[in-house]
Amino acid sequence: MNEGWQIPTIAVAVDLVVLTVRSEMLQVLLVERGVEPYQGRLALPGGFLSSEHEDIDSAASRELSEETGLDAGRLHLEQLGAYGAPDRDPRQRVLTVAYLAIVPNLPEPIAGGDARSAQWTPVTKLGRRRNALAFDHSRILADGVERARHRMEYTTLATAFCPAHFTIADLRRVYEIVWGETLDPRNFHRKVKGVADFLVPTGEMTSKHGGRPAALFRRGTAEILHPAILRGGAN
Amino acid sequence: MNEGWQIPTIAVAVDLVVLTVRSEMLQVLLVERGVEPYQGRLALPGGFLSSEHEDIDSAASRELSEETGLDAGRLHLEQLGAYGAPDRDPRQRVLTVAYLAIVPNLPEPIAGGDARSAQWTPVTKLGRRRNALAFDHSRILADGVERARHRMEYTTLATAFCPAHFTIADLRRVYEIVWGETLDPRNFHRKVKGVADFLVPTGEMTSKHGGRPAALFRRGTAEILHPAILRGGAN
DNA sequence: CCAAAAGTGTTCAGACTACACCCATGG
DNA sequence: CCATGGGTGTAGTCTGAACACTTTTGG
Repeated sequence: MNEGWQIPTIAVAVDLVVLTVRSEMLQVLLVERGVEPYQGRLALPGGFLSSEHEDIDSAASRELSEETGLDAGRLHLEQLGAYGAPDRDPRQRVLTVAYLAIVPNLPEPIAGGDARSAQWTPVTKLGRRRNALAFDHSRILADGVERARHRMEYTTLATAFCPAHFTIADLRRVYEIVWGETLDPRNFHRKVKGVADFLVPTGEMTSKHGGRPAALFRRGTAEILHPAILRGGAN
Repeated sequence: MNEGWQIPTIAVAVDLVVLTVRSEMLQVLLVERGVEPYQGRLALPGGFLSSEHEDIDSAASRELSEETGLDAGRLHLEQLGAYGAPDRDPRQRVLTVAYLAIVPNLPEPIAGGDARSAQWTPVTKLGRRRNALAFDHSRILADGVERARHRMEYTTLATAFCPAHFTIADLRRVYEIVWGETLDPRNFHRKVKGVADFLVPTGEMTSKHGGRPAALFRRGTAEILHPAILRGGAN
């Protein structure tokens, strides 16, 4: 490190891939850009650090709260990585640190903190077009979705999509929708109940649907799934 | 994004977790710091972006070439993530993007590009002490090691530790040393030969050791292991 | 011939799949 | 009483762990 020369400094931003399951689809929270560049285009929510001293994790947590109106401390939030191509922002050099957030199905309107209108958009609607979103956000979104799909195989991440109390069928639908596969309800049921500390029965029952009432569960203390629930080849 | 205010800019660095297997141990490339802060302490190799316009991936690749003297294009190099705690560098705010590099056992001296003396150090020697390295580099190293261990389960990353031609026993020793487990040689042999496009026989044989000569292989085109080689419970 | 390492075959236990079957509700 | 979804049982198959055994070298 030749400390004698001038160290270049660049702007640092934080962007969020906020995923949820709504209307039987995997959806992502997007905002419409109000200013150039990419004015009018959809983009991931995010922003620059609010001060020279703000921690990047804190900035992500703050943005998540602002956009969803929820307490970020209770939601799943993990870093995806840094995206630092020199030309990714035409104005000036901006390095962004992307985060993946998983939230349960929210009441409906997001009611963002600032004027931007945040909206849920099905991931499949965006297709695989590389320029569906502003900047390199299509790439970041793809990385986030793949991370979520992968994590669900061997961690309890899927429960982050569910409300506090949920049925095993709810959990299975999360897997099916995020993975885009159908799973055998019977085998899935047995499998998740066999994983220690994954699900804790609340004792309550649902009565909504036309069938037999289902038992309600809440997340257990487990973080790692043993054995894993693997994609490809129905479970 | 309220673009009307002053956007804070901060210095961006790149740090490398360069791992190899030497002398039957997992070792990491470290440099001794010549200047404050942490003068005389061991740290991960790395440095600031060389210019305002250098890509972060290119910067990592450049640092790797400088430190190892090898063509980074042939080595495994992947991003670990961004580390941006505001107080991680006492001088000024520095956000670092950490990269994981896996290299085969090198001839011996590293012969770094600049004056710093790079040296291989067994990861176990550093223990789990949080302050064995300068800055937050102990944490970054731990994350890098865990990433490497995890990737070896379901990708062909282990071959990156091996020279161009290697035996199945060489590959198994990589797994054993990185994971700190012993694997059954017979089952391991059958398992890796069963994965399509993982290993390509060269037709050559070794004759070094006291036992039966082993066939030599080189990496195949596969990147993903199907089925995976899982830790915990001997294979 | 013996030690050592490579490589193959076989057995047993546990996990996954597929599907038959029963349970509990609403209409 | 039938449709719908929840939940359990079970047989066949597949995978992985353990280990006996053969092969091929060096000393």
